[in-house]
Amino acid sequence: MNISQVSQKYGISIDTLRYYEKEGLLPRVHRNESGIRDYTEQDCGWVEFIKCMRSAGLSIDTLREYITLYFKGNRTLQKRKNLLIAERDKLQARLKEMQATLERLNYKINSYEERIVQCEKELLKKRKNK
Amino acid sequence: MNISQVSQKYGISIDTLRYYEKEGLLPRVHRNESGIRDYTEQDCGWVEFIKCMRSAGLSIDTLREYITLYFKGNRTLQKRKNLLIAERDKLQARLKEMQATLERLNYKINSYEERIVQCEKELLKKRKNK
DNA sequence: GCTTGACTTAAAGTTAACTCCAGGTATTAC
DNA sequence: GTAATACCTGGAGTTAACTTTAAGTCAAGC
Repeated sequence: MNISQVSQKYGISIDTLRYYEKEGLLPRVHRNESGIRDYTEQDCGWVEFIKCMRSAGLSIDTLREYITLYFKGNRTLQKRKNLLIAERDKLQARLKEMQATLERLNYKINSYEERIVQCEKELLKKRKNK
Repeated sequence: MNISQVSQKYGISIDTLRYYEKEGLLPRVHRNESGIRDYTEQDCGWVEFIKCMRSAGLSIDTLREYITLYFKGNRTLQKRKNLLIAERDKLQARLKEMQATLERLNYKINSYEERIVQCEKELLKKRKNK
């Protein structure tokens, strides 16, 4: 799979894919003889993982750290687990906050609904009175 | 209430409070005779609203737009409602994505748990064999 | 009356995360 | 064989959202 196919498939721009690789968020992607990226299944797996974690708000730095640990092998299992737990906890906190804000928005939207209806009623009244 | 009290109360830096005001996210905050900010209840209400919405991911631009509409009065009710609906929908989508990622992280953490236990077992085995 | 500390402003600087650009190479289509 | 297209790299530029700085004002304590 070449870079534009991967870009299409995951909805990540070509530039961003190269940027992630340069920054060490992806292990160096497989190349063909002439140096052109040819993403393996595994490469794609990483892309998907990064995309998912980025969209949940994990930073480039955090992901680089995770992947660095990953490539150091089994002796970093505990560290990786701890990193994931820390990020999970942060994510959970963000989610809770956002959930509350979602409800607040819904409440506000309903209030607007009512106020708009009210305004229209008053408009009609005024017209009648003329 | 002066700026540092408001900063304390809402956990927003003094600089950020001034920045929000300059950017038109807050209506111009009340000042005393010598030009020093003296936040009214209402000012605080806006601060709290902005904090909440920012933490849910609404952009500075979007919030400025909302507040601008707000100060144009009743004739912008429908526009404001539409803006809130659009933001609510975006937020809902983000939430769903993040929820899925949270579950993925939990799953991954569990897998690590198991792998770590497994690794320890193998270590013990090796020690026994020596 | 002067020092200290908290406030003021406008403007410049920083950071994270991209995004674009210039100059070059490889493959395919004619 | 040359034109078009898709890729490559290193490095510069951009954007959103702050954050810092410089230069100044003001009230309180000594």
